[in-house]
Amino acid sequence: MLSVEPDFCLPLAAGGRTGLLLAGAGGLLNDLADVKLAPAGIDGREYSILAILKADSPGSQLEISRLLGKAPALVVAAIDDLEARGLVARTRDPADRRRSRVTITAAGAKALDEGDKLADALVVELFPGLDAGEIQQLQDLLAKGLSLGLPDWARAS
Amino acid sequence: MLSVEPDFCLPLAAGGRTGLLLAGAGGLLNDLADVKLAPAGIDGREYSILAILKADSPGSQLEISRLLGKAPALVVAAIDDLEARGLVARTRDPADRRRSRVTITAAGAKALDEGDKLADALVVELFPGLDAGEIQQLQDLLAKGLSLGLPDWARAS
DNA sequence: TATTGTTATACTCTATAACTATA
DNA sequence: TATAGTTATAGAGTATAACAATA
Repeated sequence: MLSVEPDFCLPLAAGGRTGLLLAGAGGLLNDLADVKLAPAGIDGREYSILAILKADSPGSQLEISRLLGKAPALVVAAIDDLEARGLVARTRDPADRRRSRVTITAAGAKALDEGDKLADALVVELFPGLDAGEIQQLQDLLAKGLSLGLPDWARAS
Repeated sequence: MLSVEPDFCLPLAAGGRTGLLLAGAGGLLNDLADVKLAPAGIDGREYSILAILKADSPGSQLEISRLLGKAPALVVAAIDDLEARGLVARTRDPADRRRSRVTITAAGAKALDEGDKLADALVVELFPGLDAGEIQQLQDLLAKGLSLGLPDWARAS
């Protein structure tokens, strides 16, 4: 009898170690994201940025940088790319002309929607041993356990 | 009333997106691992390698490289370091003198034990919203869902 | 000729540090 | 003087590819 070999796997050592399991799953996800999201026309980082624009309403690019946990220079370059492709728009904040308000365009929202579908499919593919209900359980535990959103003291204005 | 601000957080955008939650949690874990494991005298990658040596009984360095998902050159350098510090030992496989059998020493096993405790503490710290039972639930879901261990066709000999 | 381990090289990614403008 | 954004540089980390030894 022919058994289907798993495409992605983690060492047995991860079995009893929550840290290795999480870091491993996250690493696999990051490695695969760029390829799997390609049909949506965005890479993993751009997907994260679009999602942040929609859900977190950041008041400046610096705030995006903090939410993303990456250096500002990186975000600037990424937003440059997204803007050139019409997925986001930059407008100066009239109240403080140093700040760039970044907003998601209709094209950007469409790319984000496609990205969401592809990302969900990737998660399903990564967890061959879980059914839909268990994946939902996993998501609920993560969302409940982690601190989401920037603390007020780190928010612009 | 003074509230304790969370040390680590993810964008709100991650809330309804399992992929972003997992990638984010894994990323935070990877970023923090080196600092948090320092008291055990090892970094994140060395912790992974020691755990693999104990649990997966790899037959060659190439097999470690596959389990780790990193290039062989990287593993060679890491094992060099670990060997110089007495945490692992290298012996040539008499049956096939091309292969290096890498084994964990007593000192290595001790470092791994300390690393396990520190890694568990880090996970608890990362999930301020979960109690011990919920963290166990999270571990069970991950372990059940992911494919663990190398497929036979990828194993040495 | 194929495989393991090793070494050396090149490249990608990221952070750091200046610099400009606004406040 | 401090902050947002931007640009330019340098360093770390990684993969790729060449090499040596064994099969």
